[in-house]
Amino acid sequence: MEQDKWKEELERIAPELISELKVKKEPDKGLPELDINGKLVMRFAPNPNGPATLGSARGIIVNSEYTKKYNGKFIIRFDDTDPVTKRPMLEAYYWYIEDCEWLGAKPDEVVIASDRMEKYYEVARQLIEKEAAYVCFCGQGTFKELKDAKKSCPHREQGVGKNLMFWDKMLAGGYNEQEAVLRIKTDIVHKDPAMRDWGAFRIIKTPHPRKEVGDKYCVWPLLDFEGAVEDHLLGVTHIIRGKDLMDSESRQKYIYRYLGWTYPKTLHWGRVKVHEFGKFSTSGLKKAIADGTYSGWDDPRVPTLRALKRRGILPEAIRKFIIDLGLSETDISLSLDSLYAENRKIIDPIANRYFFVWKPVVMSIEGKEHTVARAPIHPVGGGVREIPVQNTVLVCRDDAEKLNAGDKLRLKDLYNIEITGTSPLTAKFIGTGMELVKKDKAGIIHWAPPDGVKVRVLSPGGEYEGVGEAGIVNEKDSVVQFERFGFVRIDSVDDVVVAYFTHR
RNA sequence: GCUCCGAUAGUGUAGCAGGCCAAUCAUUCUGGCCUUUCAAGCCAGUGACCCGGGUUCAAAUCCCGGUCGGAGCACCA
Repeated sequence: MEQDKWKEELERIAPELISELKVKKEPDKGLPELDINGKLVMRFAPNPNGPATLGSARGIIVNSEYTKKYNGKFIIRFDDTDPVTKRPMLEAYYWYIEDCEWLGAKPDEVVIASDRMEKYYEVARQLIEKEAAYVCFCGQGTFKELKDAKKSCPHREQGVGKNLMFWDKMLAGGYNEQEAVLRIKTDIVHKDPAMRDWGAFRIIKTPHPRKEVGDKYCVWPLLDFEGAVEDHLLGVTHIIRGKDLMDSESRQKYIYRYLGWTYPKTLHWGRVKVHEFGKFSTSGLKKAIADGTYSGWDDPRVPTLRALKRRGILPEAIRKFIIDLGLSETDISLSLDSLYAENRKIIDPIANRYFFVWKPVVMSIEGKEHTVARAPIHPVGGGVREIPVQNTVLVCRDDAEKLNAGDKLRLKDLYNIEITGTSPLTAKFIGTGMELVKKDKAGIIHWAPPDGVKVRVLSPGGEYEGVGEAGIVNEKDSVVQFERFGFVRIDSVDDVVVAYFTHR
């Protein structure tokens, strides 16, 4: 074949290159290298209108991971410049920081946009003076029509003097909402309609939820403006964010050009969908919590970091999971299986084992009075847990339904029995040896003493109620495994033990 | 409508300045071993370069067209 001829040819003319062909290319692991000169400064910029979700985790982890790797600076900046549509939630400022720390991404600096309004006003004034911004009085619809027709609005060329006057009047509260807006002058005939003279400030008379701010301002910057100015003021060198903000970059660059600033290097990732959570938005969750669909921001069915934490998902597992996603611009639709697998790897070696019987059915046993079961706390760890047993035990209904009179099986870590009746469920003791299991391949089921503790397990798929062995009450806040059920985090141990399901 | 991205197994990902690729790793699934849990561990297996052209001795990799998916054109972030 032709394909092989080049090799012979190369052999003849440059045999020293042949060895080079055999060199394997090194596969790139983890995050790609960044192109850096000077100190790396990165930021994660959420709107605190709700707690951090799994989506936020990507922004937190990737940005902080890079700043750790290159010894840079990691800033968290709250883009809280919309007191109405995406109204900030006061607790969320604190929650975000707490979640960052939990994830091992303690910010080096925390910035709140609503504290820095004067700086934005100052830049706006500079732009007006450079004839790069103007106060526009067109209604929303009117402007859109003009823009779509590539026509400039009458206010575009009204002159610096008038613009300054109008701007001052805006700041002083001299206009109503919707009446005036400050626009950045770009290129009204730009082929991409998204670039044409975009809005930078609008009037909002609703007070900001932060007490420090309140009704101090009635002119608020839009994200493209606030973000552009902040990234420059904070000295951000690299921005990594969702690709939905790609167009923002082109818009923001007009400001950078007008003011002679250097735009940070950017990298983007695609849209993320998580099978297990379906479509969700912070505002949607907020509503579902308010109407009682979910019990709160840490309901096990909700995709917040607080919920994952409560379920016993460890931050290291989340970090690994996120970093393995890489930085592709492809839209992804992922399942949490990998996250659970990572978490299981960490938890399985250390989680204590317990019996929990869901949908319990009573089984009475003849031929053996009082005994104490000695079960290993962990299959490879040291200790044992002792469970006193009289002549009845509880077993799962799912197991009970498969049993017939005459069946022989083993109660795990206890003894062997033979079923003597199914309604009610009765059995007789037939020995303690392991031969029944090893030779006769009898099944093994787990069980619980009737005087054990009541247990409720809250899982994303619903609730389980049943009885567990008494030792569970000593495991508050730890992640344990309920044998043949899955891992759970023991959340509270009052009259009933409440456990949050982690994963299988 | 206009504009901008992207496309490798079920899922995520590596490779993408052309030959090391009958394509990496992880997870899922299947089978086996091990095990007093249907967990974990160990071994094995199934499974992918969106389609069509072009350039080239050689294309997952470069070019063009199409399809599909996503995003922007907000007085949201």
